[in-house]
Amino acid sequence: MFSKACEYAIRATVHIARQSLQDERASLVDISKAIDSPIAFTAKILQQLVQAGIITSIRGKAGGFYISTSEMKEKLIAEIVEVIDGDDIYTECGLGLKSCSSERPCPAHERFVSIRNDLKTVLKTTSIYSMAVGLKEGLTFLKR
Amino acid sequence: MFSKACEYAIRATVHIARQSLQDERASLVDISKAIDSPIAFTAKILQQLVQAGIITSIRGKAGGFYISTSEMKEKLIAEIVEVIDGDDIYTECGLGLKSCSSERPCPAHERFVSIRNDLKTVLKTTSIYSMAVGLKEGLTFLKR
DNA sequence: ATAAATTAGGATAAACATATCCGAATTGAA
DNA sequence: TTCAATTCGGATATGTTTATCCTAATTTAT
Repeated sequence: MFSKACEYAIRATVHIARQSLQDERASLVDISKAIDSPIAFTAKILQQLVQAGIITSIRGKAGGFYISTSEMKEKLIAEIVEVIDGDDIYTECGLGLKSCSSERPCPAHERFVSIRNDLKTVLKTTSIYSMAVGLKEGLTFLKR
Repeated sequence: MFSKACEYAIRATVHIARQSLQDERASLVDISKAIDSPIAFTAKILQQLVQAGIITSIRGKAGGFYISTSEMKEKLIAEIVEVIDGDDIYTECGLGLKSCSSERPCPAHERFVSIRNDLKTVLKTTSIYSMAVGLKEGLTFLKR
């Protein structure tokens, strides 16, 4: 479904948000441990998220990553996915046709269209905040 | 969503089925033209489908690939997907957790579970035959 | 100032997916 | 029997994703 990079990106962002909810910054090492991801690879992904304005980084000693509560309420999973993987997952034809549409559908079009729309809706209505809350309350998990 | 190989596999199978509906075998060259795919790569994929028993091949002059009408009514998209990509797409956690479940969910679990189930249902209820018919009737397309 | 802890970013490696090439095996027809 | 058309299968090449390594830049605290 998503690339590894995108999976790490979402998990990392949710962890950062969860820490930010209690006014703590998350360092790269923290994040990498919390989500069980390769540290240097995770660093690259965090850079992309920072450049895209989804999270904020602070350099130097006692630095780290954070996201304000208001930001995490505005930002949606879709934005993370689009930065890392693009929007192909809910825009492109399931069978790889370039111009597949209801006017010129692939043989699977009618069946896939509603699934893609549902996925799009989920990604575009689920905020980082909503995921961070469940994590903070111990209802959800980020590794294993 | 699917790998390129899997996209080609589904399109190739539907083309073969469509040809088989009018008792014509499809050669590798035919298929590759009909679905606009790289020929040698397509050959590898067809081999996998033959080994998995989804299509039948006939060697030698006037050889090619086919699938009987009764077979194409039984075989589902899911079987093609499982042979090429495995069933990860509708069984694995969207965020990449190894043991994500309703007992120990990732932060996206509840939202993804219904989408994955819908996808599973579509793949496990759509027969090759149903797709081949639409194609034969000129209602659907396999390239562009 | 200096040292320590941190993010940023370039270079490289390893693994996997995609794609090509070529010869072998098979079959039907001339 | 030979030839042509075809699938089969091994070897190789190319491209992309995933991952690591190392150094630079930044910031805080001593």
